[in-house]
Amino acid sequence: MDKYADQISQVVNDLYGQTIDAELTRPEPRFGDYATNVAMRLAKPLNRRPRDIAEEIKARLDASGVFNEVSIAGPGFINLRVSAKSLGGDLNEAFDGELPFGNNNDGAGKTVVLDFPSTNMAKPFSVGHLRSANQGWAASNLMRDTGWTVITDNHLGDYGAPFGIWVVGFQKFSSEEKLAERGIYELGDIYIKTKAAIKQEQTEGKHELEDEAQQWLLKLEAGDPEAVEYSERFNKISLDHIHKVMERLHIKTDYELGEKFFAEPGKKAAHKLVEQGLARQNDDGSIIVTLDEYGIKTPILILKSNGAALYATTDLGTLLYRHDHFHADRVIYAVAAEQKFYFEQLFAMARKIGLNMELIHMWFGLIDQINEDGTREKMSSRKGVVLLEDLLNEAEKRARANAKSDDISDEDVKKIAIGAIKFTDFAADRRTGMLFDWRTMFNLTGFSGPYVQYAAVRVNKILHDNPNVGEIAPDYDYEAEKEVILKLLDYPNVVKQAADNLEPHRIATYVYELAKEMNRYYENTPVATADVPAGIKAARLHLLRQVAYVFQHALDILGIQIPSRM
RNA sequence: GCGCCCGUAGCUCAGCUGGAUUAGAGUGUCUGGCUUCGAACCAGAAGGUCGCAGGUUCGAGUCCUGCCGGGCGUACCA
Repeated sequence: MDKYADQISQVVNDLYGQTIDAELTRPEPRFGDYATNVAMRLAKPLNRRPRDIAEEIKARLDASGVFNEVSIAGPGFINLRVSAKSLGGDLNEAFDGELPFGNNNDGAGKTVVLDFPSTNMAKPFSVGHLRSANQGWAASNLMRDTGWTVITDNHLGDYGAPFGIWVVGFQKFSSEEKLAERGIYELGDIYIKTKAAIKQEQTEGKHELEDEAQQWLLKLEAGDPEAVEYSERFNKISLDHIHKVMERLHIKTDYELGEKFFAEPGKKAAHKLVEQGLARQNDDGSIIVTLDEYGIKTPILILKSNGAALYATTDLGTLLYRHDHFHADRVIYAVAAEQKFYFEQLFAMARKIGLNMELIHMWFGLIDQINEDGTREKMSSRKGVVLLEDLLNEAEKRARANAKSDDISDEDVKKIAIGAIKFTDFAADRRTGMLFDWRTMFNLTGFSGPYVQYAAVRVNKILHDNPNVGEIAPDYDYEAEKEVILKLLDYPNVVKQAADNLEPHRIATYVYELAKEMNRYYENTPVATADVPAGIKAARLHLLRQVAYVFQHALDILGIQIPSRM
């Protein structure tokens, strides 16, 4: 609690004239409710023994009468105990603040653009895009709750080679019937099959298919009606699929400005940088930006030798657009770790050309899969990726099978399935590689989404059955509720930490711990049974409302919905 | 070769930015608990020389150095 930390800082200032930012930690319950290490931190500057300093601080804190108990332990920790009742008062105060409980205003007046899930339109949604979707979505919610103006943009991979490959492959390997029947899955297969065929061709020294695909690209750029018709049809199929899957994930973005949108502006910008002397055109026509002054030896290539755009070209155009049109103060890219070096280059280039934005690559570890022999391996399209819709279907099947009764609605089953999958994504630090295992992917028990949902559902049920809180007994001591109250008081700081570090897993860890505390409480303390006196029942219901609020708030950040029953 | 990331219980992972003689969860194994608000729950047992070796200091899983092992990246793919 800031209140207590500030008080300690003030005491230190009074006693020693030292400005110190006292931080409170939560020690093991046997030591106290809160603890501070300021005495140890002051030992060196004051050249005194930490325990002596702690004694002096303790004397002041005792005199203040705020704490039930102040004790000194170990090398000089100061442990504090506060009465459950006054902690409950602190919690009410925090809930009565101007901002919703848990929110802060760190980003007030600033705009952030979030780039996710940056779907590749050539193939159906696979689990490969799941992390970007989840992490990006959670990050956008964290930014929103910390006062930022948030713009989300799905940077579609809709430019270049895939189109030509689609058309060639469609004519060679597919048919209208198949396309009508299988949609994006047919297009994805066509794409993979045709790329393999092109590769095969190359080993034989031929390039007929490749040339043909290239021809279609040129036709499209020239506005050839047949090419345009293909393009519009294929893109619609792909986009409809993307929308459908994202809707199932309960995730959406404000914009879908794809690579195609930024290709021409990007090319123009590349040439302009050459004129400005910021970029260099090689003899073969390609354009690079050197980054030696930023400690990066490999220059970034922003235009191909044949004058065509590549990744960096469209990203350059995108950066300029987000700067000029969105007036972004910050841009966050939720993209896998593989591209770390590329983003270092891109961000260095942005600085070099004078773009004054905070650029963050919110990277995450790769998804591994487990082989039959127990070894781990990176998931690759070569080995066969898991399609997201298959994953969702399987998760729903398992959630349904686990449901207590048959009258749980489909809506609720979906929320449970999605909750399980998403929570798994947030179970570990995003940088940790994720193991995709059909056996553990949709955990329904323990450290899992459904565990938290279950605790929330139980709380909501009690609140639903007891809509009126009533008059709270003024002398109620809240001892039974103390651990839950302490946990709730931690929440705003957890949100801040998660937002500052873009670490949504802190929210998942926290909400799990809250659920655990709540389940424990639920087990031991009746809230609204017949034998609970009205005044105490009111006190407990009031607290449960606060618990329910935090469950809702935290799960909302993670993009997890609470079912009505489960 | 160089750069970045990682190595914690059988397995999957946390570890509050250096803190407290028992390093935490889940899962798996074993034991107990549904006549009171929902057992997708709760209580308990067992399981670790935190990759190895040094160093920094009151104090290291956390910071530094060197090894060993793994992953990713290293300009015309995205």
